[in-house]
Amino acid sequence: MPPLAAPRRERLVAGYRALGDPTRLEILRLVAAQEGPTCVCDIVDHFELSQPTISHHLKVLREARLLSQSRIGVWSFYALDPDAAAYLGGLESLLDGA
Amino acid sequence: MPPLAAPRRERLVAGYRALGDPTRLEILRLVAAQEGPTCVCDIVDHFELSQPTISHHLKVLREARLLSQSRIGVWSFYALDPDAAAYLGGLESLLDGA
DNA sequence: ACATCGCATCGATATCTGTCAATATGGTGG
DNA sequence: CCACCATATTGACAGATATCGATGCGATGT
Repeated sequence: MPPLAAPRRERLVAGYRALGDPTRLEILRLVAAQEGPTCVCDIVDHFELSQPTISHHLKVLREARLLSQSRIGVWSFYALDPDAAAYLGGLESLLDGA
Repeated sequence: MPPLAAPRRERLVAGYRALGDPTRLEILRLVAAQEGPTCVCDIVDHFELSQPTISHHLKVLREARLLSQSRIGVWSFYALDPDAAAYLGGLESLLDGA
C-alpha cells in the first residue's frame, strides 16, 4: 500500500479540513442549494458572524477548491466547484486503495 | 433550506476535521488496507512520529467514530468503522439537500 | 515479586485557527 | 471629485492543535 502522492494528499487534506468547520459546512450547503452563484451579501446575512469572518471562510473554501468565485461590478459571487463533491465524496474508493 | 440538525452537523464536522490531517488520513488508509484489525504497534512503525503522537491521532479518529477499537491482552487494535465511509462519503447528497 | 512490554495519558510548548475591529481596495452614483 | 457601498486584507488575541518527553497502568514472562 503505497502512500498517497503528495499533490493528491494535500488536496484531500485541504478539502476535508475546509469541511471540518460548522460555519464552512453551512456556507457550502447554502451555496449548493441556490440555482446560480450566490452573492456574498446573501451569505453574510445568513450568519451571525461578522463580514470579515465570512470573507475568511470563503477564502478557505476557495483555496481548497470547493468554491469558485466570480465578480459582477461590486458584487462577488460564489458557486460550488463541480468537481469538488465528487473528488471528496469518493471516500469508499479512497479507502479501498485507489 | 433548513440548517443541518445539530447532532448530524457535529458528527460530520468531527469526521471531516479528523480527515483533515495528513497523518490521520494515512492512518485511515493503512487500517483500511488491512484484512482484519490493525495493531497499534504496526501503525506506529509506519510513521516517523512518536508513539504518544500516534496515540493522540488514534483517539481523534476514534472519537470521530471513524475507527473502532478492540483489545487482546496487551495489544490494542483498530478497525475502520463500517458506517464511517458511507456517512462521510455521501457529500453529493448532503449538498443536494438531504 | 519484579522487570518489561504495549499503550494511554499528562504537561509543556510552538504553531495554527476563528473571530472581530480597523483599514484598504475598488466600483458606483451624485 | 467625493461620499458611499460591497468585499477583501491586516493586526491582534484567545483558544485549539500537533508534537514530544515523561509518566502511568495493565498484562506478560521469568
